[in-house]
Amino acid sequence: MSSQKEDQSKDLFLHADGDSFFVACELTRRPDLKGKPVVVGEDRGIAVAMSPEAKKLGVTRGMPTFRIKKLFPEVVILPHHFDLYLEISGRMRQILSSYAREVEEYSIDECFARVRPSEIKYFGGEKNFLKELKEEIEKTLGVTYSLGLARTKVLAKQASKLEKPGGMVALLSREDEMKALKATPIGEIWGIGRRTVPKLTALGVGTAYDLVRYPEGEMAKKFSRPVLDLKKELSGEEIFEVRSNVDPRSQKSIQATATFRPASANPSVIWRELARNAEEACGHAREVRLASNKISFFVKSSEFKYRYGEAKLLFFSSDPGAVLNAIEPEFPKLLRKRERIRSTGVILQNLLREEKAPLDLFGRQMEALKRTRVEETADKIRKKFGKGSIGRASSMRRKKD
DNA sequence: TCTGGGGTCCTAGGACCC
DNA sequence: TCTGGGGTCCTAGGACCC
Repeated sequence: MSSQKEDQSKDLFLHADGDSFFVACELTRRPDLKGKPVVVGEDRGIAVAMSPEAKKLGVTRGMPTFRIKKLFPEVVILPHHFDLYLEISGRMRQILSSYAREVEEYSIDECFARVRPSEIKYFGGEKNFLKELKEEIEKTLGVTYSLGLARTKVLAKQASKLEKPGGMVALLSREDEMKALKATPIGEIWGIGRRTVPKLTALGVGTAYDLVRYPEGEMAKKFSRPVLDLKKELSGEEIFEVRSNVDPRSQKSIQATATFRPASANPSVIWRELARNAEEACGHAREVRLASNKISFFVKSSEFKYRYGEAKLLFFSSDPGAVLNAIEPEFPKLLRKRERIRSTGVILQNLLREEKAPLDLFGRQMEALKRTRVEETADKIRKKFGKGSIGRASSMRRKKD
């Protein structure tokens, strides 16, 4: 066992992570802003992505934009252009698919892939492989990605982080792996969050290396599957698969949430916001032709306390009217006197493809579909004349209070 | 940090059945 | 019922992610 020879026949895992992705995409349209401190998030009121120059100034993720403006007036703050990000992200995966066997769209700015050793050999080794891939992405798209190549998904994910931005890290020898694990604090491992860090620290586990070295049996007594899986992955054991070709219609939930200002304790204001959430979520569901029969919704107080409610539908629907009817009796239970609410949300769960939605005995399904058609008409009107032009009465009733 | 929005997976425990 | 053991399904909620 001592001279573990690296298995030449096994696929490797690649992780690609867009560098300051949203900002980088914006710069493809605004080359004049290159080298300047730029932040995306104008429309959300917080910094969602920062250019390296903005980070250097001290802008952090989540910082309110009003504060950025006050502290760093030289920062350029831009709104989102999601269509642009989606397009660049899609083209990135297309490029990657000519280098890799399977490609997983993990998020808008990250993907995983499986790479054949023969492919790497073809490029003359992992260094060249990564370099060619990186250059093609950069040349074609005008944005940069950090790349990580390793024996497992989690190792690849850690590898891409090591030299970000613009990183190209292959963690292939055991020595390199160990060095990387020792340099990785436990909290920086993908999948170890705020709650788990203190538990591990209490055991004297401070780095990824400590985690790998900790006796498995002891670990299993104190932690459950997610942590144990991570330990294995970091040790080089393949647990997580690359999930390519995931059907977007197999989505489990659709949610729409929004923060409003000022926060309000007025039930009709809060209800109006929920109605908008319901319309948004249902609109999205109709676009992908999914329907739900289980709705959860929440209010979030100005103290950031969440309160959830739940309602069942007797049939599958994507009609905001049906959703709101179901929610209505539960709604008052979430409210507390004088508690001010800053945001609300509606989550459609238990999604089913519209064409598979069962007809119920009383034909309510048909009723729902008919109403869906009414909503579709409304969707078209909105598309044509803008979002505010039509809505349910409940969300149109602005300015009553 | 006066702090946005959209997701997934895992687990414990209860309901129900044989 | 002063009752054993085992299985499945569902739900609430925790934890984590970008």
